[in-house]
Amino acid sequence: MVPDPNVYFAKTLEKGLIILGLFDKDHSRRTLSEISRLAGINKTSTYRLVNTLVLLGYLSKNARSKALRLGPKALLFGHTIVQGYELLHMVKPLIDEAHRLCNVTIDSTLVDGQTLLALYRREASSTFFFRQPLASEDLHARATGKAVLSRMDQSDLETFLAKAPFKKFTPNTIDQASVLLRQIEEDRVRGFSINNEEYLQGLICIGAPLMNFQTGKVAGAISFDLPTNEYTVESLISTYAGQVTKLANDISELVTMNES
Amino acid sequence: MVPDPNVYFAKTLEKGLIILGLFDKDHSRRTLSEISRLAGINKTSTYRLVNTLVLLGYLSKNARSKALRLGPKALLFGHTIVQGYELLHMVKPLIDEAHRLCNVTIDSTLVDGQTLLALYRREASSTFFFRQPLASEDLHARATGKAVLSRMDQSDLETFLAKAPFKKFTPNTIDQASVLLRQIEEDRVRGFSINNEEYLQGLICIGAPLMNFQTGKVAGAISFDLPTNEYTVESLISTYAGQVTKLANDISELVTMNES
DNA sequence: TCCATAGTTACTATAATAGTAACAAGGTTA
DNA sequence: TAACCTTGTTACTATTATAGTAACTATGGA
Repeated sequence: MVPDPNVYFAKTLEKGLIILGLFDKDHSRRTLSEISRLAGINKTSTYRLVNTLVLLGYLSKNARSKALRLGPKALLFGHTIVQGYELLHMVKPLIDEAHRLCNVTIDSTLVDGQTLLALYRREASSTFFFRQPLASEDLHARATGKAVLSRMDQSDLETFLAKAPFKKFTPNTIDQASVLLRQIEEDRVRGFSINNEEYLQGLICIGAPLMNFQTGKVAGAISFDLPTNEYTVESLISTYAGQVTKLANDISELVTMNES
Repeated sequence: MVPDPNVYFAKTLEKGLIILGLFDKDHSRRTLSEISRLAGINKTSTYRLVNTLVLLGYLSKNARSKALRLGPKALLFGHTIVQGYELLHMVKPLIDEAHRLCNVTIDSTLVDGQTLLALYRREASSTFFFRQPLASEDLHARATGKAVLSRMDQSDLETFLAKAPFKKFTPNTIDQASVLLRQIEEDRVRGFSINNEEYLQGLICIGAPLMNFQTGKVAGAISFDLPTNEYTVESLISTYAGQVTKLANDISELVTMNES
């Protein structure tokens, strides 16, 4: 018999996590009212939750302005959690090794619903820095995104297309479903995807999907990112296609093992 | 009037965070009973909390074995929180720049009570990898630790000495309070500390404290880490003492600004 | 097959939370 | 300066959620 779904769900915990998650790169300081409004929690309850987080050290409150920000405990907590993600430690040595051999920036992402989550990234010292998103729904504009789409099942793909805003990042960004579909069909066949300055000017990438071999479902993707002044689409493919797909295959085995 | 301290504290949230924090690098999989035992929460409550985390995606449960591990949401959450730590973004460019100029591994830590918390670390590609702790109480054996101790106030220092186990990592590790005290007194005067293979064989470090200039309290420390086959204590000091203290000073200004 | 252990569900007294309302503290505008 | 916001804090309960006991199921070893 299935129990009342409310009995084994702690709403207070959910709310607390929502509040903590409100602090990110672009919002390192927040006020109580702001939190209350954004989280949709009444002011007193927000006060209690925030107060709890302050007492525990996850948040710190400026005595005068009352402004809230993440505390040292949150920093440790975040680090600990990321390090506790098992797959990260399985994937890291493979990517590090490939990075050493190829000296390119390598990015790995996991798919969670319609979202790409950053898993591990190793930057080539030469590559210029760009701000990489931790979570992205712009699958149409990234090599990893297109790699994932190329192995998505029909229904998920339709869901994606129905909601996809096709946000335009550069002149090269694909903004039509028909073009995208044609491309990912090609990617599916050849096993890798290309991002030719579609996300950021000057950046050309080659991606390959990560598969769970047991379930046959796509689990994420990796990409090699390079500067356009050193590579063309053709030279990128001839140089790296073999290595990306090889690495993706190796990582896929880990993913499969990990998820079973 | 001060309110009943229990009224504005959400215990459920505290427990949920304790549970999430149980997953770290060395414990990526846990069972319900294990969690219940470690967190000191009765089994049914643990079940409710864990179930909540599973439903929210912070944990994932293996359908067969029931083993729990962190879910994708937790990875994103951890990343988001770390990135949301304001000081990190203020400190990062300074350390990156110093790293570029000196081509050394630079480590930065914050002090939280008697514990050093990893803030940001930039590795020189040449340095051999060693597993850096996210949180450490072994202040006696690290350059950053001794830098912090050299600026701690008397009472905190006594607290530290009273509890310090003086764990021995290498033959060089200081294991006597008297030796440590003499050294940090010297460090206080000259403004930097040295770790001569006291934590790890083959690793020599020079550290400097981070101060909050407004309160006069020590806020953390930085260190430059180098291989012993390239440096002696003398050459390390003559090459880097100026630069570590300079960088520590610059970062201290940020810390001061940030904490006011 | 039996036993031990881990996980799940039912149940309910008790404790915790939600939400209203009132108040205090700053800051802003007139 | 006064009036008026807005934000944060506290008091007060009705209501709800949680803790904890106990029973049950599932699973994997002896």
